[in-house]
Amino acid sequence: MERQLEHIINNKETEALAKFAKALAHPTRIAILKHLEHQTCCFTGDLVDVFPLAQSTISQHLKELKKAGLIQGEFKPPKIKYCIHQENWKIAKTIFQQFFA
Amino acid sequence: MERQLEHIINNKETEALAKFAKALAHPTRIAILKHLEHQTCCFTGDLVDVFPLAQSTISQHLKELKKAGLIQGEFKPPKIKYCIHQENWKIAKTIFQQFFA
DNA sequence: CATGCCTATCGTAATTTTACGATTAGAAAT
DNA sequence: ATTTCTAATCGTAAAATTACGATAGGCATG
Repeated sequence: MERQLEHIINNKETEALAKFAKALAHPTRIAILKHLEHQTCCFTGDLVDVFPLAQSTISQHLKELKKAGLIQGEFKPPKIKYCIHQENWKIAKTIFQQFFA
Repeated sequence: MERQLEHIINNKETEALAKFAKALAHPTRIAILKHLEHQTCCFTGDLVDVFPLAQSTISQHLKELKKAGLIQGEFKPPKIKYCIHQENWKIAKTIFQQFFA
């Protein structure tokens, strides 16, 4: 039973799915991702202009998305250009597809 | 800009996606859903036997899944039979598909 | 009608999340 | 070297999440 448990809870796919889902579990973060999908890429400042949130809050959400691997940032002084992390995005897509299959 | 914001954040699809994602944002809840997918249906007690968590904790996770609409419970005295809420499940699947498209 | 079974709910504690303003840090330009 | 601009980080407060044990409630069975 312990083994079965291991199998059910601690498998990598479940962990990965939970991780991605957690990143998507806030409307602002979804909106940021949608925005990135439309714009291809954008800067933190752009988001601060669009969303009614403090700069530090936006930055925190970006950090979460980065932690989950869904976005990546490139330093273009003096700004930072954020884009969807295409590779991980595909992985996430596949994992969700598989889950809902 | 307020209007655009409205459009970006407060649209129903974004809210729905965040709601479903939040329900999936914990490994235990994903494991419960996988278990339900395999078993078609099951009772709370079954889950308590499988997972190393207190009965009250399982109950709480079931409540979250119910709140998100992903499962439904049917009273079969003295037990409660839980199943995937097929209709909402399809909706969730579609919304995720659409998002990752 | 009392008993037993199953599960929800309550009360609670520890941790995490979300939001803000203020500060810091890095790089370019003056 | 100082100023300027952008964005991360810090410190903090409020709210939400997660977990537990204990309790309560609904419904059959004896």
